[in-house]
Amino acid sequence: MATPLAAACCATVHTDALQDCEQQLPAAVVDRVAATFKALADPTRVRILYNLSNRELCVCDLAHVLQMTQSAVSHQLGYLRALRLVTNRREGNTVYYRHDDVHTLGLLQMAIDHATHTCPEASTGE
Amino acid sequence: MATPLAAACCATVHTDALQDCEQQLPAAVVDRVAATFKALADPTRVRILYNLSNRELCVCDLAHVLQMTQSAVSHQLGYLRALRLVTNRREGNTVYYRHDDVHTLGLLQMAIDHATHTCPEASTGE
DNA sequence: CTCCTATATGAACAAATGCTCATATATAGT
DNA sequence: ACTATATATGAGCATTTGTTCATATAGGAG
Repeated sequence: MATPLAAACCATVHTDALQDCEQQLPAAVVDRVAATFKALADPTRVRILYNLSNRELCVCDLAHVLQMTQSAVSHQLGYLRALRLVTNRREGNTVYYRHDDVHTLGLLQMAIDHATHTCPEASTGE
Repeated sequence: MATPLAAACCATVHTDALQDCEQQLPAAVVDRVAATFKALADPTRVRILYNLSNRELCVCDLAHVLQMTQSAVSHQLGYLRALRLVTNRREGNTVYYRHDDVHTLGLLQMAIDHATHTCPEASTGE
């Protein structure tokens, strides 16, 4: 079960365990997965995507709903846009954003559902 | 459609859009969701949880598989343990870790599946 | 053209993150 | 008791992150 082997930290390694771990994820996949979750790993971005899941919103509306600076919201929208999680549409002076990634939105709603059913306050808005 | 209103950034707000956004997520839910995703938002933690999804592993094995320092791995395991995403079991000198959160693991595998099917290299190990 | 409004963006800065290094703790063996 | 091994953890540090502030860009109205 435990065999001596040259290892990164200690002398004894479980070879059967390592055999099960021979099939590792490609680094590209790992990085992509981590980047996906990183996009959802911030309260502001969670709230932005949550609000965009209902309907299209302009930057001003989002800033008003989130009670945040236009600049802060715009920076985060730029971040989400670079990851192709949202798209924008310009109409005159205002720019409307909508979500553009069903998969990421699925992960978000999955986590929201679970957190809502686990949290003490389940359905209270705001 | 667009009505003048005291807003966070600009004078014009779409009141019908804001009505749709009246029902906001509780702050506790938002923070919990963001914290959940933050746990998965790092390549090292993704790889740790991925390897623990197959079988139980000790810190040494993980360090060997990930080619990382025992200290680095242990720090991340402590982080995951604090979030109750993994549990540990001591057997003599070695401590075995296993995953302990079906929900988070579901999110992870969902993202891995999607990333794998999207990435150029689909099934190549390592 | 000029002025105003809505959005985007660069610089700066405080806070958080992930690692390394050194050391502490825990268990086993002698 | 002492030593060795496996793991945990605090301090330090470089990098990243999320915001603010100031400013740039883009379009509409006059």
